[in-house]
Amino acid sequence: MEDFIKDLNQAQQEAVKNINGPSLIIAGAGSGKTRVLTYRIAWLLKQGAPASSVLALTFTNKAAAEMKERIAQLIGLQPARYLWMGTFHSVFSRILRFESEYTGYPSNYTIYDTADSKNVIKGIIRELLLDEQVYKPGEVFGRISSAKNNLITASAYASSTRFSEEDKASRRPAIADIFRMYQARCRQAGAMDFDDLLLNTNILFRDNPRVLEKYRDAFRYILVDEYQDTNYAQYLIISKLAAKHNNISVVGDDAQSIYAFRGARIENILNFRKDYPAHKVYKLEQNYRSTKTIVNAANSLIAKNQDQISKKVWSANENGEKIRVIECATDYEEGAAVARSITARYDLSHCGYAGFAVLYRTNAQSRIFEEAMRRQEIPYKVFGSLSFYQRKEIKDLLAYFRLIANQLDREALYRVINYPARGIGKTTLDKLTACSIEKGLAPWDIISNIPKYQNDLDINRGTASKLEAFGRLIGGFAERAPGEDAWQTAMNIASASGILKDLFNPKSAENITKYENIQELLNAVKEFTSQQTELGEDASLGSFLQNVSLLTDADTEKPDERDKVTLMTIHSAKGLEFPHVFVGGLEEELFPNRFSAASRQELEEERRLFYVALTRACTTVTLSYAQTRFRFGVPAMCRPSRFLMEIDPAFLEYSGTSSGKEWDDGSSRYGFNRYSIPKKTPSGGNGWKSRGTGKVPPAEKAVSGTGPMKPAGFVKVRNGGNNSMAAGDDLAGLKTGMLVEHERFGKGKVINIEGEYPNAKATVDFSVTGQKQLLLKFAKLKVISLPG
DNA sequence: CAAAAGATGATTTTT
DNA sequence: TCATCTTTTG
Repeated sequence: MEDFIKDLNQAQQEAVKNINGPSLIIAGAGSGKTRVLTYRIAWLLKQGAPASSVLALTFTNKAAAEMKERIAQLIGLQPARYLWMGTFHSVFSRILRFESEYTGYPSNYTIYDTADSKNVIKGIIRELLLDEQVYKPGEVFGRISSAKNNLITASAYASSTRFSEEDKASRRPAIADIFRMYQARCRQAGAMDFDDLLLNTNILFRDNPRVLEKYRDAFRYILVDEYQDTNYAQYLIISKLAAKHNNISVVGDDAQSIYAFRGARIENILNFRKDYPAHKVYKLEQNYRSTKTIVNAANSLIAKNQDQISKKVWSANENGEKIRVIECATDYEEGAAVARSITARYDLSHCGYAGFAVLYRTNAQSRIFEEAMRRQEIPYKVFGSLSFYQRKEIKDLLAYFRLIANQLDREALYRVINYPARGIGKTTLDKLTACSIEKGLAPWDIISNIPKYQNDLDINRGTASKLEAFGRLIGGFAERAPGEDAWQTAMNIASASGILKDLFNPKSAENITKYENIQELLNAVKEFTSQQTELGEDASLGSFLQNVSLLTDADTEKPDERDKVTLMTIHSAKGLEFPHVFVGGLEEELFPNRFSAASRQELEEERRLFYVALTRACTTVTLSYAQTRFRFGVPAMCRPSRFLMEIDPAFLEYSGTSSGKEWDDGSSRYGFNRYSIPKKTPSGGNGWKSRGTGKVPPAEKAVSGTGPMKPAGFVKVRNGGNNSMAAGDDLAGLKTGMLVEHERFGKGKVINIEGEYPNAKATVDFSVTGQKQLLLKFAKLKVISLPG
């Protein structure tokens, strides 16, 4: 126990043990970075530093949680609990709540997510009667966001020549006004967006020297993970806090900086040595993760970048296989080839499917891989699809929670005021909005005092009483909430609002999933409540919200019971490792992406991204590219990525495409068709519409490719589902007694069939919704099992 | 006021 | 292609 430090190599030990003064820890890929961070914190505590004097900042909640757990293992749970450890946003949101008397925001302020922010901006754009084509909410938000990340407030923005020039050039001179109004609206709603959390922390420290002094004293030791990904706002917070004790240690790898596009400044890490002249540098260069081949190949690639800190990452592992490069005729075949390679390797290696990852540059590429996996019956999971917290039903219930915690939260109010439907329609809401703008009041102020404003609103008695009823519902919960725990309030609102009732009525299969999701959220509330109660900490709904609004899907992800191949973007693969890594779509325009090849800096970021992809692998890397790829439904020619030529060819092994025919003749015919109809069908054409997905049912195979047909029957199973279930989608052979699944109605049993395929009509008894008659031609049915 | 049809526009993403 | 948002329609 005492010599846990012996687990570390020489360089790691030095980085851990030097606790005084600034230190820059350059941690090459796979060099045990997290390990050094956790040991360093453990070491600090062993040396007698109180846990509460340590501030450790990470980029994701997941990283923070993992680190906390590992520290607890080293030195025990109790001290670990009192560490100031978390993401920038979570740590400083806490401080902002605590110091609310200095911020001008209430301590129960809401955190607006990106969707909320865009919605507010959209409202302002409409209100100002601006053209939404010119002022796209997303773009406007992007500009405001990057201004705030550079600590430029709305008024600074308005008076800056640079920004007004830029906005004039893009014919959007009103952005400064939108910015100002946006900030005012957020403030009125008692809400901060993610960027505000950092901006307001800076303002708090700038305007209140005594507050800054307090935290400077408190945080005697500061550690920052992923320092290469800090933005200016984060950089400045850290410098201010570290200015007194100067015990700041930052960990990162400039070669893995891949977030410049959202404001990260790689120069933060490059300039650390200038910022802290008394610094020490520690380089962790031994890679424990990958084979020599992979490490050296990655080195040869990254050598093409100008901006970097020199280091020599090396591996003592075995040489390993060369990196395979697969050329394919089409994107479709690329998917198939990757899936085949996975199967081939699966039988040889003993790491299971979970040992494989397929990485790509853009989410759009996932579909083609998903399809190939499904077709070849390889279990898989896709990351980065709709996250739990972005699901409609979850956002709805959370909006109720938010509204109870903070009635001024306008976005939450508008979200749920008519969900479940209570007869408060668009007209009423428009009137409410207009009135609130005219009077300068928050919508809630009006709702909570309807008799006073009924005339101004110009609404009838019925509508007025509906609004009043809603106001009483929320108001009542808000009053009671402080005396209850989160679980009580959450359960009561879920049922009193009518959400549970609305979803429990099983109108469709979708509702069942939604109901289950709501249950899952409620379970999370319950778990939170009992945990907090046990620890003797705040178990209110407000407290739950503060925790949950900074969470993302990555943090919620439950360990998947089944052994599956991982499909994800390279960005989301950062920090992970897999024995076998496949990187798809190595084509010019796609990777490097055509939007990112304009400047040298951008191109270098793309190259770092590729570096990250390569260094995720422990044992093998397989790269692939297609000569033709469907883009927005149109086939486009592709050239191999320049990055392929940038890797020292000594580490590569090319293998051409296979014909793609031996694995599924039906599909290759389909593939042929897909790529041979680029000519526009003249009007009144045959109406053949490729769904671009799924197998062609055998019934169609017999027919000539030009006939008037619709590929019927294929249900998209996102998220892997149960892949082994893809028994067949052969509706031509559908018989009485078979079990089928419908996208909306769920599972059911065929009880009768009339007519001949493809015009057959089936009567299906769905377990949830009862009997339905369906035309096989149109119903998207999937056959689950044969009779028996 | 809800469902259906049309229009649009589309890197990467954490908080 | 496909998801999302807006407009149209019952």
